[in-house]
Formats: sequence, C-alpha cells, structure tokens
Amino acid sequence: MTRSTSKRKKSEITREAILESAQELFQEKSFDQVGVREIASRAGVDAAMVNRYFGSKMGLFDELFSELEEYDELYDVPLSELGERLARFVIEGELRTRSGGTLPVRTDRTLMMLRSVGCQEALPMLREVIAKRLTGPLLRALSGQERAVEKAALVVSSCFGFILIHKMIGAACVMEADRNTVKDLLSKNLQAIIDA
Amino acid sequence: MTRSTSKRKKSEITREAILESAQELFQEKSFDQVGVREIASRAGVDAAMVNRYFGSKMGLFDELFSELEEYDELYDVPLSELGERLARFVIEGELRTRSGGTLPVRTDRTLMMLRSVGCQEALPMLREVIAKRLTGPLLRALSGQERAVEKAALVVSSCFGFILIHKMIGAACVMEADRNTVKDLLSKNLQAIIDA
DNA sequence: TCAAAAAGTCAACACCTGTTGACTTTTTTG
DNA sequence: CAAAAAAGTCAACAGGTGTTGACTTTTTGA
Repeated sequence: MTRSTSKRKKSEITREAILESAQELFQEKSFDQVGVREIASRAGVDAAMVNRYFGSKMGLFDELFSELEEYDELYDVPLSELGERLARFVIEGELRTRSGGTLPVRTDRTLMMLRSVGCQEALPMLREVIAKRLTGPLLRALSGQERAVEKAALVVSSCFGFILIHKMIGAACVMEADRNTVKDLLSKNLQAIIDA
Repeated sequence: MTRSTSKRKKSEITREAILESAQELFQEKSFDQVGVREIASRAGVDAAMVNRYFGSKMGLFDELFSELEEYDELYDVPLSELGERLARFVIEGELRTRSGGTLPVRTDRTLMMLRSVGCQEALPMLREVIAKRLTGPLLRALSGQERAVEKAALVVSSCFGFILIHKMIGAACVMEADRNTVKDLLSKNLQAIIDA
C-alpha cells in the first residue's frame, strides 16, 4: 500500500501548514506587514514553497478568501432576530447554537479582511469578497423593504466599525466598556436600523 | 530690509510643502504605502529634507496629528443635536455653519487616522490621538449619563465604520445608497444610541 | 530495483526602503 | 564685501522585499 492513502500526501500537509500559518499572521497584521519568509518559517517550510504552491504571496492571500460560504449561515435567521445575531457575532467572535455547537462563521475572518484594507493591491479583492459574502446576502435578507440598500450599508458599517475599533485599534473606551451592556446596545441598535 | 520679514522664510515654505504633500498622500494611502521619496517629489524637494525637518518619516507623520483641537468643535452642540451633527460630519466631510462658513473639522483627518490603522508602528500613536481627540471629548459630552462608556464606544465605532466602508473600501452598497436617506438613517441611529 | 517525477533546499537576483554624511549652493550677518 | 550659517543636493549605505532557477533529496510507480 502506498503512503499516500494511509497518510495524507506530504504535499498537502505543507500546503495546509502554509495556509494555516498565513491565516494566523494575516489576522494579526496587514498584507504588506507579513513577509513570505515569516509565513514559511512559522509553517516550518522554505519560503520558496509559498511561490511553488500558490504562485505568489497574493495568490496565497486570495486562497484564504476563496471559500467563505460560512457567512450565509450568519443571515439565516428571522429578520426580527438579525440584530441580536449580528451583535453576538461581532462581539463574541463566534456563534453558539442552542444545541451547544458553534456555527463555523467567526469574526476572525472578518478581521482578516479589515486588516489589509489599507493595502492597495489587496483592496479590490477584499471589496469583491465583502460584496459577495457580506453586503450581498444582507441585501437579499432585507429585500422588499424600503431603503434596503441604505439599511444594509449602515448595518455592515456598524459591524465593521465595532470590529475595527475593538479588535484592531483596541481603543480604550471600548476595552473598558462592559461587554454585555455593549452587546445589548449594539443588538438593539442594529435591530432598529433593520426595522426602521 | 531682509527677505525673511517680507517673504516667508524659505525653510518654512519647504517645511509646509512637505507637510501638505504628506497630508495629501497619507489621506490616500497608509503609512507604509507612502514613500519618503514620493512625499518629497510631490513637494518639489529632495527626499533628505524630510529627515532634515522632521527627523524621520514617523516624525513627519506624528507632526500631522499634533494639533487636532478642531475636533473639540465637533462636540460643541446640545446633546439632542449631536447625532445629526455627527452624521453630517461623517457623510458630508465638512460642517457648514448657519452663517455660511465651515467649521475647521473635516473627515479627511479622521480618514488619515483610519488609513494607517493597519500599520503596527503607527498604531500606538493613532490610538492615543483617537482617545484624546475623539472618544475623550465624546465621553465628556456624555458624562453623567448611564452607560456613557458603552454609548461612546458605539457612537465612535459607528462613525468609524461608515468612514471605513464609504471612503476606504468604497463598498458597492454604500456607493449606491442615497446620500440623504443614509444621512437621515445614520443621524437617527446615532441619536438613538445617545438617548438610549 | 531503478528510473521518473514530485517535493524541498539554497543562494542569488533585482528592486525598493528609510536614512546618513559629505558636499555645494544660497542666504544671512558682522 | 567676506565670513558664517543655513538650506539644499547627491550618492551611497545597510537592510529588507518577493521571486526565481538550478540543484538535491525524497517519494512514487512500473
């Protein structure tokens, strides 16, 4: 029996090691503050492997955003509960279901988008992902309502703003704020936009 | 009569040319996407002048955020009108007074902070400026209210979020949105947080 | 087992970055 | 006017970047 069936192929292991290492780093720093050598060394491989497997640093970055259909589950809730769900998503970082499990959608991914938003080469792709995975589904959820576009714009910008100021900037007044109070305020605030 | 009294000293001219050029560029791109040579050439001077006048690129960047007391005027309004004022500030980019003039506070400056938020070397300073000029005064304006900290956090994050998604990302659904409708929604939304 | 293919290593390339110090030019001042 | 000080120019440095191609090692398949 060949090794490739019993164990995972070696190439897949390094490929995924690179992906995981890159994901961690791009959640911490922006696209151009993360070096190829840094990604590779954390993955325990040579820097040239990034280009071998993904063509370029940007190719690797693209790959990290290629499958994000997890976001669909984010909006899969009655409109009357969307505000609360989004607030929980934004503040708690992950979503627990009633049955005790967790939904695959996590704020980490959103943070990864936001981190590199100041990077001109990455921005067009990020803009596309945001449209496809975030504003798009939200617009669909709000379809039929008056001022749906404007509401969607505001809901997404409120969520982004909170993640930005909380997880990227770490502004003092957000860090000092009481989590549950903020969640409650944000929840009602988002719902108010939706119901407006 | 010496030239220095009739005309502005030459050194001040280049100094301010550099400041202006830098301000324009840092409003467009993040700290590490703007090069010293780029700043200098737009100002029509040599790159070495940046280090001569400001010590370093970061020294120049600091200088741009050293005097931002304009933001005080932003909050100088009855609490019942603060939502509307902030919405106008965020969306229109500048504030017109009843008498036809414009307040010195402009979103450009806020955008300049946000642009470089992904830059680790610049972040600590930006965090400080945000605390001192934005969340600080807002907290003072809300002082005495219950949940003031949480309200301030939410108001600032909503404003940041909108600037981020509108002026940095340029997300489709925000660009398509009707300006006045958005302003109206945001205005009432911010006010609702304040009045909560 | 042995050759072919895949995977990994290494060093170098070309480019760009902020910064510096020696030099020249301009301006100021006695 | 001439000396001193300020302002500006230039080239180079040291370090870092993503990327590449030649080479070696490992794994695969007949």
